[in-house]
Formats: sequence, structure tokens, C-alpha cells
Amino acid sequence: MEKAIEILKKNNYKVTKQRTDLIDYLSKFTVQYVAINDIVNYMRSLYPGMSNNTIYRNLKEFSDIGLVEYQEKNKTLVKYQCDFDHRHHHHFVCKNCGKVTELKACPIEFFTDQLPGYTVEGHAIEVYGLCADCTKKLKA
Amino acid sequence: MEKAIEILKKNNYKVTKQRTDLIDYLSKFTVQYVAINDIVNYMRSLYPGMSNNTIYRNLKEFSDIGLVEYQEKNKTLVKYQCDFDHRHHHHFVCKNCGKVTELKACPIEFFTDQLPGYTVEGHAIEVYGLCADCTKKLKA
DNA sequence: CCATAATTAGTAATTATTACTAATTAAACT
DNA sequence: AGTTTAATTAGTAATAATTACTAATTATGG
Repeated sequence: MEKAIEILKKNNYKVTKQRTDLIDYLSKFTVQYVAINDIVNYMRSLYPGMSNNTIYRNLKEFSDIGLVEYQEKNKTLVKYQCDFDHRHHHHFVCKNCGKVTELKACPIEFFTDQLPGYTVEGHAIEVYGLCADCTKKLKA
Repeated sequence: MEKAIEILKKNNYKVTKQRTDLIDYLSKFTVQYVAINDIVNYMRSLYPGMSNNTIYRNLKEFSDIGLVEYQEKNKTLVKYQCDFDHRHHHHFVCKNCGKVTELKACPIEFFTDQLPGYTVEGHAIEVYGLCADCTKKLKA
């Protein structure tokens, strides 16, 4: 939380109570995604007239500075990014329980090797299936 | 085109003129994406009252049987998949000209190796940047 | 040609996101 | 602490994208 506030300040964003409450809520979602719609409902319970604009804008800004990640497959879901030291990584998402596992190793050279002369600027990777726990459960 | 019709039949889909006209139009987009909205406009020029339902449903069905691919990053864009023999592949998308380059080699083991006990069912990969032509042009 | 199950048209509703302006407020500076 | 100002938010509305529903139509198999 304090770290997140630091990051806000470092990027010249003002620390408003809407933003701290939003971060506080988001921080519950580090290993699973939450629907933007749920965020809207929650924030409206704190700030009855809160506008979509404010929420969508903040999520986008948080994403820009690495506090938040959108699910690749479904951009209406977001999660909190708490591992501020390792911003570049990818995700495995369990289809059964929704748990997200971070994938540290990234095979981007695998692709750049196939693209001589190209300028590779970015990439999106997401892996789906069943986590170890759900694999066990569903086989029993 | 004939191959696509075959695939439709093999999957027990009826061959309607709407579908053949849709495939005919889609077949122009093998190395770049087209907006679903453009497809709607085009199809309405042939069938004035054509419903969204019909177009969205057909695109989804075509995707299911491998005739069409949605862009990962922006699901409002689709392209025709003509290489029916190599369904599994990924894409490089040029941010400048929109040209799509197929990536044959796929490093999924890179991830499965990091996920002992997990069941990996699928994955989405997309790479972005400048193609070789645009890299040359933009550096001059 | 007939039967029928799939497909489509036509219309409407819903969901998700963006746009705009006036009011408010955090932060910087006296 | 008060003042300034640029960023942020509320409030409202509009737009974009997608899905839902039912009656009419049509491709396909017999």
C-alpha cells in the first residue's frame, strides 16, 4: 500500500482518497482477477455518485504505472500487481478456480529469432488450464 | 474458398449464401485484420436488413472451426485463416502497416516446464512491433 | 416434393466504455 | 494557514460492441 502510494507520487499523480480506497480494494486481488463492474459497485458503496470515468481512468493510469494488470483474454477483468520488482512476467490462469500463477521465464527470443529485420516492441502471453490443486481435485 | 465450404460441411453447418459471401469477403483478409464493423457494413450492402446476430454468430462459428481468427489484443478485429494445415500458430502484428506475420515455432514447453502438476489446456500469444519493411522505412 | 432442423431478419435490450463540463480538491508556494 | 492552480472527480449523456428473442425463411436429407 505504502509502496503503491510512492509509485503514484513518483509518477506525479495526486493521492486522493478515491485512489487510496481503490488501491486498497484492488490489493485484495493479487492472485485472482476482479471484474471492473464489481469495482464500480464497491466504489459506489463508498462514493455513491462516483463516475465510471473516474474508475476507468484510474484503472488505466494504474496499469500504465504498473499497479494493475488487465486480463489479456477479457479486458473487463483486472488484478493488482504487487510484485513491483518484477514487472515483466506472464500469467497462467486456472479455468476452474481463477487463481493466477506468475510465469517468470519469458521466451521472447523464441519469436525474435523468427523475425529477422523486425522491430519487436511488445508481446502478450497468457496460458490457460487447471492449476495443480484443481488438477488433483478434478482427477479424483 | 472450396476448402472453406468443405470445412463448413464437415462440421455440419449449412452452406447459405450469406455464409459464402461472408467467407468470400473475409478471404481478402489473410495478412491483415478487418474490423467487425466493416464486415457488418459490407454485408449490409449485400443484404440490407442483415442482423448483427447473423454476423457475430457466424464469425464465432467460423472461429470455432478454424476459418477465422480474432486478434488477441482487440477482439473487434478478425482475419481469415487460410493455412488450414497449420492451425496452431501465433501472430506478429505490425503496429505501422497492420501486416500480420505467422509465427510457426511455439514455445509452450517453456511454460509447461514452469508449471509442474498443472494441466495446460491453451494459451494466447501475440507479438507486436514493426515488420521488416516498416523498420527500414521508419529508420530512413 | 416434403419435412424439419438450422439459419436468418428484424427489432430491442444490455453491457462496456468514452465524452464532456462544472465543481472540487491535492499539492506547491507564499 | 491562506492562496493559487492544475489535476481530479461528479454528474450526466452518448456511443460502441455485443447479445437476446421470436417469427419467417431456407438448406439439406429422405
